[in-house]
Amino acid sequence: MTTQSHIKSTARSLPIALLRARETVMAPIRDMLQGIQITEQKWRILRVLDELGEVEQSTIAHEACLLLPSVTRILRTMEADGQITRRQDSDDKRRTMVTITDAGRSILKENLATSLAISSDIEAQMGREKLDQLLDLLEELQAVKV
Amino acid sequence: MTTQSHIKSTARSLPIALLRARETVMAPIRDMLQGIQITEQKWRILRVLDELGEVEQSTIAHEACLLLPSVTRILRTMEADGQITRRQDSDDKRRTMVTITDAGRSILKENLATSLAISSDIEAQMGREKLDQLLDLLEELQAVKV
DNA sequence: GCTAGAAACTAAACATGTTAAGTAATAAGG
DNA sequence: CCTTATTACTTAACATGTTTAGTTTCTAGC
Repeated sequence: MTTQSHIKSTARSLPIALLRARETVMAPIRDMLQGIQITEQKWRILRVLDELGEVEQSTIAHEACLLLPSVTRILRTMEADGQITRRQDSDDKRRTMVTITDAGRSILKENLATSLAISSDIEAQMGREKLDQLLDLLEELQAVKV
Repeated sequence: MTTQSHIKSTARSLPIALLRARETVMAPIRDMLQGIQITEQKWRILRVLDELGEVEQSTIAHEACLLLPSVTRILRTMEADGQITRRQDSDDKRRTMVTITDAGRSILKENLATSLAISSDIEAQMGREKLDQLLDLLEELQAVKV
């Protein structure tokens, strides 16, 4: 007898289901990003910066779902590539404030159509109602304290 | 005007919602695994091997949602640590067949109770019905072709 | 004001993710 | 048969994930 008869099978395992679902959703987005030499993480950072304006790195980490050490590293190359700028906050010198540049915004703008098309495609296949239901459930799951 | 007024905000973005939900679910599992010096990926591989018996590496990659190069690397250390064994298939010499060892099974067995407790906790907070609904929707999303 | 603690970030080490390229074995076509 | 394509896997290079430890700056309590 295998141990698995006691553990929930991977087929209905929540962590793996979430991972697989994400792979499905990300596949076309990765295709899009690969064409413009940018990673999924950088894409998320650009979107957060465009959405929130100038923010500190911790906020980026939280909003883009990254760890601070990753943010430090990624921003270093993004700054070198001219997609963002950084400056020390004068009130609290521990803080580094980050802003998106025009070059960064261009990347968003140039891929806006493709990005929307991918979302629409998924929505068309799943249905708006089910998609909203899924987002609600995911939000609820995030709120679970473990 | 920011670009974001055109793109769906990250707050209701499916990729990020999936990522955040996964972080929530994995947090306690990572805590459990850190105590026994094993990674999340190795845990998934052990579970797949326990569930399916002797399989080839491609199957592990597919079932555990990993890429083949990652599997190659991870199995190398798992073999060195005595958690799995590998042998070349005699019929098709391209294939490498992988088996879980007793030591590998022990890891599963020793963490079975904790693993179940975590699942139960999430189920208790979300409710069985909603959890099933979520798993159904995730399965449906995986089936979407993009 | 001083000091202990916390917060924001950085650095480093190791594991994994991801892509591209390469090898060996098999399958498919002609 | 023989060539070509495909499959299963490996290697390498670079990016990110993850943990631990360290630095600087701020905050709270005394």
